[in-house]
Amino acid sequence: MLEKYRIYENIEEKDLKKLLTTLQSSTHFYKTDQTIIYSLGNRDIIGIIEQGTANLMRFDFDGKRTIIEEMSTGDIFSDMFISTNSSELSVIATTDCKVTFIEYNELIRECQTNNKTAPILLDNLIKLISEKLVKRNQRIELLTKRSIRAKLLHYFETESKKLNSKSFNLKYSYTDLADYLSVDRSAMMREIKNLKDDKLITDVNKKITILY
Amino acid sequence: MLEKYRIYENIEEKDLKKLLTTLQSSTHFYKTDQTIIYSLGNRDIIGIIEQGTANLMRFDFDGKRTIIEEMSTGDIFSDMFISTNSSELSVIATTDCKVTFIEYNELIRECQTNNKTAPILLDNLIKLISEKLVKRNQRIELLTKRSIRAKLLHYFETESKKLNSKSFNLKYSYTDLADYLSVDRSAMMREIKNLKDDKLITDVNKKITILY
DNA sequence: TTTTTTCTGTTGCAATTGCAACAATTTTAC
DNA sequence: GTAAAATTGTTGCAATTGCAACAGAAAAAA
Repeated sequence: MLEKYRIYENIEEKDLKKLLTTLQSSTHFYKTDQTIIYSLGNRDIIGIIEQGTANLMRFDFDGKRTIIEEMSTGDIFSDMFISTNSSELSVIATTDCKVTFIEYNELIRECQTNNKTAPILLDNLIKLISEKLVKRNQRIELLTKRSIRAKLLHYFETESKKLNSKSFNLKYSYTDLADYLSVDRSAMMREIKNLKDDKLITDVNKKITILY
Repeated sequence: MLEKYRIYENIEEKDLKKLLTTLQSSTHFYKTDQTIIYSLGNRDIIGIIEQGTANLMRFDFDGKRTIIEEMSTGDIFSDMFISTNSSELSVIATTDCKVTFIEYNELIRECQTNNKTAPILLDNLIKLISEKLVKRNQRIELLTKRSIRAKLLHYFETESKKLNSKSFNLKYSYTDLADYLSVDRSAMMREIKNLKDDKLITDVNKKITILY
């Protein structure tokens, strides 16, 4: 039943089930657009997305929203990774979701009790967090680009590299892409037109092709 | 001799020494402005700053540099947290540094061998990485501000909150601050003047005071 | 199916920003 | 202590960007 997601890599199913029980894990279901409330006052709880997709989003006081991170099956999130005092960060289901929560402190404790499975889960956990850090660095790299054009090109090149193809389908709506790049939507549309006019890209129905 | 930095929290000195030996740790010294080469081909090595300060920096192809992260005694860095294929990220000593390197894989292995100390170090490690993630989120929040004015105010407010005081000394030169905010320096200087003219801040010799 | 909502595409205009260039000052290096 | 390098402070100007405001298309809801 339980699949071998990244977070469960190298763990036997029966060991996993036993460990999840020990860690007092609980599973919850969320509908699309529902806010996943993963913190119930006590901290150091880790959410594992067993099924579905969710976004880590920030809502500014002035109503602006920004997608901080897109997550899918096998990803994790935690209030450990989220500032206590900064502006509102929420994890919001973008499709129906199944989420398992585990107690971080229990996981550490298990590592000290000669449990062979717990360190593997911890290893996977660290690798996933590290990966998040890498992604944030890349996001910062994107955001430090000084013009909309540079941001768009960087984004397109990154997507292109990821798929190892000059063509790819935009996974965002233009509205969301503008949010992601943190620029004005209309200015971004204008710049996309410029890129097309300059024959640097084509954009047919959200299928972008890099022409250089 | 070894102090109880964050990464060594809750670990007895003799246990720590034993663990560091087991983990095949090595210590190196770096002079100010020297690049700390922490990856020697093999990956999954973690650097612990025992003494001094260092910056994680990115150098763009076009010569622009950005400070990604400032680190000081007790901080950690690793190629695990740095993308393999993105642009050049380097850790550069900003004062003379003493750095201890440990093998991550050895640390995980030790957790599986009934070693009581290793899981504590791992716990501290995770907490430090999580903290980095939180900082990156805050950096992203800063960078998503749409104007130089908003970036400056956000930065000033953050520094102010950190010290719990309306006044604080800028720890950056204006040149570096512009890099950090990822804006043009002269435009930033102009905006600082505007903020002063609008009586939102005073700026006496890099001592900023928020007036609202 | 029809209505409502969201998204796309566009434009004029004003404000902001980056760029270039320079002098003055401060800091660092020799 | 002097020379060299880096930082600060400033400005005009051109380019970029955000904002506001639409109309049409597409998607979602009723």
